Amino acid sequence: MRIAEPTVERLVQYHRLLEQLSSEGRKVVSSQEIGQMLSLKASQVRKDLSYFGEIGKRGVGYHVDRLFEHISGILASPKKWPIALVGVGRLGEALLGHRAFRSEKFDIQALFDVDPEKVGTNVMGIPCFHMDTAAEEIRRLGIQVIILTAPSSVAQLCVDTLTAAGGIRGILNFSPVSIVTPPDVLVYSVDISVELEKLLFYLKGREE
Amino acid sequence: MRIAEPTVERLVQYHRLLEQLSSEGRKVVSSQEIGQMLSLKASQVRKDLSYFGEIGKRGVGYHVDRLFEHISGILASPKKWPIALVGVGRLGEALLGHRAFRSEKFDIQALFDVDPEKVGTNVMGIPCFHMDTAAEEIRRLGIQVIILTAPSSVAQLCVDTLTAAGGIRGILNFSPVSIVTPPDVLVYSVDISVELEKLLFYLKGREE
DNA sequence: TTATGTGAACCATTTCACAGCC
DNA sequence: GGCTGTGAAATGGTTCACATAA
Repeated sequence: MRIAEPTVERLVQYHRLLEQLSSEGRKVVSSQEIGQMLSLKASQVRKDLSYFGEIGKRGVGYHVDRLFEHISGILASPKKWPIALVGVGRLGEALLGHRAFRSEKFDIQALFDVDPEKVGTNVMGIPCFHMDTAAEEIRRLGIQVIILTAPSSVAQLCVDTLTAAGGIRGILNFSPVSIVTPPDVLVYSVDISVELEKLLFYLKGREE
Repeated sequence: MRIAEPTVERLVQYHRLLEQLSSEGRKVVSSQEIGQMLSLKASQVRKDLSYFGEIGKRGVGYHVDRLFEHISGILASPKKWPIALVGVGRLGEALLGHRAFRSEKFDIQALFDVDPEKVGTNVMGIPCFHMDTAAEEIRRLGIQVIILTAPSSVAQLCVDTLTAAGGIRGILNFSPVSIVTPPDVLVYSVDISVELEKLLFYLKGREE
């Protein structure tokens, strides 16, 4: 069964929350409590969790550690994905150092940039190569996923170069532009300023 | 009329695209072309744009500069929102330096952190204060919006302190945790790692 | 003839309401 | 009695299809 995107997103949230609850020694939690902590309806939580079999106990709730392991299994990766990050600017470096980007599911093996100050050095322990050599490095390392933090002006150019190398399966795009890829490349985007635009738009509406 | 969130998100995209098209000297564009460039259906583009009156010309398309100004008006802010950024780590600094965070719509007037290396200095020209003095600074400067880039572990604590100061209308949360606020505070979140999780989840599904 | 604007149909997601089990 | 699991209903958003205007 195809799992809807909003559901996957919430599964990640449940996973994080359960990790925290578990570390606090919590044993059991109800859909209502989860909902309160994540600002979701209890029925939403139950429906999400029910897609993967009956994991809760009626009249009791969900066993924290058991549910955590269960969701771990759903979100688990069959392998460690080989990733490259393209564009080692402030944002790229911030991501490299971010706790959320340390994971068992992937391994950032290469960085690409055009800045001579960075090419040839290691950043956070990862070697930085010149964009001109990206295609061969991608093939050599078997890179399958790209984190794109290059400036908007060159984002599409980078994507064209990288996908032409072959083997790229997915791109996580941080540039505030929409990029075009071959249909077999999955793209997800994080637009760091569009949420601020939305916030201000709806705040304006509240001011009257 | 209430405008749906996905529509506001796309309006921001149209706005960016039109700015670019205008700078390239483009005069007219059709819903079909806009759709192609942003990976949207033409009908979606037309519906979005029609919410705000008839702005296109039947048989012709949309006049680029006119549509750009039109959307500018829709997204316009009645004032420059006074903002503070909380948590001057790598991510916070990356945002401060990001082009997308320079805008007519707001003004980042204060930074808050607990690091003695940062408190009392200016970062990107903005003064950094200690979190302990946040409440008084927020009241003094009339801060209404918070960009939260503090570590997850203290995110909720920060939110409680900040909202208690009064006057806070909205929070843009970059911590990968869900935060709880009084109902009059609007919260939007940018989760920099959840999109990567989704990407890997669906890539796994494609591998078979 | 071409491309917009829009009601209606469609599809996806959320919420309800209650049966089922602990 | 309490809380999950789940069809059914409601809601929200997208796409279609065509009337309408340049």
